[in-house]
Amino acid sequence: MSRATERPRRVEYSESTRAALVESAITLFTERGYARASLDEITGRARVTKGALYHHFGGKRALFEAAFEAVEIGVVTRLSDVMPGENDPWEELRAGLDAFLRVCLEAPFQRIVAQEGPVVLGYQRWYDLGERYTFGLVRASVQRLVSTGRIEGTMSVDVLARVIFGGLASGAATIAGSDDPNRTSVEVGEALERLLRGLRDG
Amino acid sequence: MSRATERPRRVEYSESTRAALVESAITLFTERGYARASLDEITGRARVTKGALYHHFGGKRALFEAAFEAVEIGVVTRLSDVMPGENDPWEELRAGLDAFLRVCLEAPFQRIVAQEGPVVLGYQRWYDLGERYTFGLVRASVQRLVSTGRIEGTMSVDVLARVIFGGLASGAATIAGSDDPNRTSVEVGEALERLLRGLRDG
DNA sequence: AGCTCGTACATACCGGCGGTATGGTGAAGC
DNA sequence: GCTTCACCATACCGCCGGTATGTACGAGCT
Repeated sequence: MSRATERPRRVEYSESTRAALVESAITLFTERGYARASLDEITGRARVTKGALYHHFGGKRALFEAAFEAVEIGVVTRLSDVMPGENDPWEELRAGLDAFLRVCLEAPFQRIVAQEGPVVLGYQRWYDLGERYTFGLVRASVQRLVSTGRIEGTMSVDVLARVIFGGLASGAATIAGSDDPNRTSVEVGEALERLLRGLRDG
Repeated sequence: MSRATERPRRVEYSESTRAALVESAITLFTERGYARASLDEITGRARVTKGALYHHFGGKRALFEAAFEAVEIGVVTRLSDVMPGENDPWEELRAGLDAFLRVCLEAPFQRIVAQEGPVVLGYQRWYDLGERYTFGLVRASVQRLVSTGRIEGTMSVDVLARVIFGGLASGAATIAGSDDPNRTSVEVGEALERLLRGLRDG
């Protein structure tokens, strides 16, 4: 099925093999989902065998987690650029929102992070990992709003951030499932802005 | 593995068998998730074999869909009771919110409908099914707010409902994953109310 | 130079599970 | 009493995740 006869990958060094596996995993998990993407297919695309996979990773779940983190890191890097954390919190939230909606148009984030993440990794693991990446940004942003007194009353920052993040994710899914993603993206942005406005004082 | 020696279920009529399969599926899908719940286990619990399953359903996916619908119907029935659609839209939305948060404390809805639904059935199928059940209620509720002029400006009702539903679902997941569900349930309710308040006029 | 040893894979194989093909059984209808 | 069909059991297949084992190869020591 998946021989590596012609020019084996091993000659190109170990890190490259690991990276190729992660990249192949991202592609196939995105295309067919976790369950329908077989390891033979993933390793075959990376021009290795299961031996290489189980040398670098603990199993299919661990490979998914590596793919998950790779996608998240890419997203967080881009989002951090437009949210330096020095300007007006509301302005940055809005800038981050725009950038996030663009990210939501990309299939890997939609499928691996938002949709299958909590199911494959388990909710708790997904929660813990997300804390360090995209959700962490949302949470930090909300935290700054609260700590600078822009949101009246006392409220659990974590829970509020969770609910907002859910709205974002659902908006992401709506965009991804739409037959006119660009138009829907604008509509989602409007809806989210209206909802967030309710948090302001007075 | 899963014999049905002692008092075969068949004598109790076909509909009972089908119902037993659905109930068993709900239980095991909730406990272990879709992937880790085997058909032998599900049929064994219902005191039948795979022959019965594949007579009543097209396969594992179809069985999951039946379980999905069974859970949704139960939830919608209860939610409809507190939302007769005759009182003030904002009042009903709030009443529906309370009822929904209680539903979110129940594992079957959390796991089968909110979490694994979109993954197992595919997002499009999940979207179409949800239209007829829980999400349909949210959508109708938002629709009434807009058509009675309680929300200013023009906005896509469907998208807005989607985003709100995402917030609800995320709140559901947060509650389910919390170590103190009752307390978290209150916090989620507060956060959602604050967000929804932003939709009001003036 | 030769030997050892750990890394970095490939190969072969197993068990479980979803799905299918086939057989059996009892009630209903002609 | 014969057929027919719904209803289900049994047996079996193929795929896939996981494991066990073998092997090429460079580093380091002697």
